[in-house]
Amino acid sequence: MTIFVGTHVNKVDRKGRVSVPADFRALLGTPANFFAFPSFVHHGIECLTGSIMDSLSETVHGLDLFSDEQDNLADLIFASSHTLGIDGDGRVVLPASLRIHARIEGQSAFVGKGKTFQIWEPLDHDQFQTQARERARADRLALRQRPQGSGPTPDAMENGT
Amino acid sequence: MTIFVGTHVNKVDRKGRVSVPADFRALLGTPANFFAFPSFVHHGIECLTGSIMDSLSETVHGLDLFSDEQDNLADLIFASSHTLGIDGDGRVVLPASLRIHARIEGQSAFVGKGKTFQIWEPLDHDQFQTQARERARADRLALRQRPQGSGPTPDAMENGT
DNA sequence: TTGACACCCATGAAAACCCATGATATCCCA
DNA sequence: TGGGATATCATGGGTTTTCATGGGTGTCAA
Repeated sequence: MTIFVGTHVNKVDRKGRVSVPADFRALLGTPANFFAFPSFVHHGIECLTGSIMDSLSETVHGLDLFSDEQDNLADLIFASSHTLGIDGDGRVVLPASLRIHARIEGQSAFVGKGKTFQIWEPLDHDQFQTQARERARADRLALRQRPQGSGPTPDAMENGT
Repeated sequence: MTIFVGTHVNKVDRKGRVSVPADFRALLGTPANFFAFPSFVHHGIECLTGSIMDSLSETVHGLDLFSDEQDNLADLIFASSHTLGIDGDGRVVLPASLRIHARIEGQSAFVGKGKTFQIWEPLDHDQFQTQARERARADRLALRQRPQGSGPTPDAMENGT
């Protein structure tokens, strides 16, 4: 497998630890860790592999050094990120700031997004997914009325199994 | 790990010492030290590794020797830089001029910026990040109205929609 | 002599590590 | 194909190590 798929709900214990789904762990290699930061647009936590984060840093540093644009972007992405290390039992500790952003308490949902994944409070994610499905349906209807219905149909949202 | 991430708030003791986050220390190698100078545009302190400082000096010396631009930049960066050495316990002493520039008193925030990092007074940085978020939101709207959103938008932000 | 600075050590809290257990899924062989 | 054996996985708890932080001591120079 090469991409993150599926939605896996796991418990968060009193130490703040959660098991990372075995499927996901297999994709993260060794040493197993990833980067996590609060989404700018919803209550999920964005999770990126090291290689994606590296290429992101290359992109950002390609901008003018000390420019406003570079400084802003770097702050939003890197300053709010956490390096989450997976322990010998396949778990990570969710830092308090991320847990608060995502309103996570007893449970968390690991949501595959292809090359990345997200962590949600399960009910929040259900709600988000329902809305996404409604939006997708509306978009499809709009697309069907065009001469060519070959637009970017949002099939990626269907993998929440 | 290869990049500086996260925001770590540490205490500044009465001797002016601060612990450099362990994550950051690991990236700085041995002997552990880095270069620090006041930002031109805000109240943060720019911190660069030796190798980044080297490449920066290459860039600056690529400009016309004795030009105003070269003279200004060299002064801003090199003349105001300090070499901060990390002691055996992982701490540095913040020079008074830097502390004054950043208005740092009891606490300081080490802010990961990818290949570099910054040191801030924690509340100042919170404010900066909030503004950065607002600017990013405005820029996103601007980008969406272009024919192709081909700017350097970090795609990680997009998949939550 | 008095700061400034580099070392050295002590300590409490938090994170990483180790082991145990029950449940589920997978495999294997009759 | 059924059912027992085995492996995988999520989860709980205890223990050790790391880390941030406070304070002390010695050294060098103004």
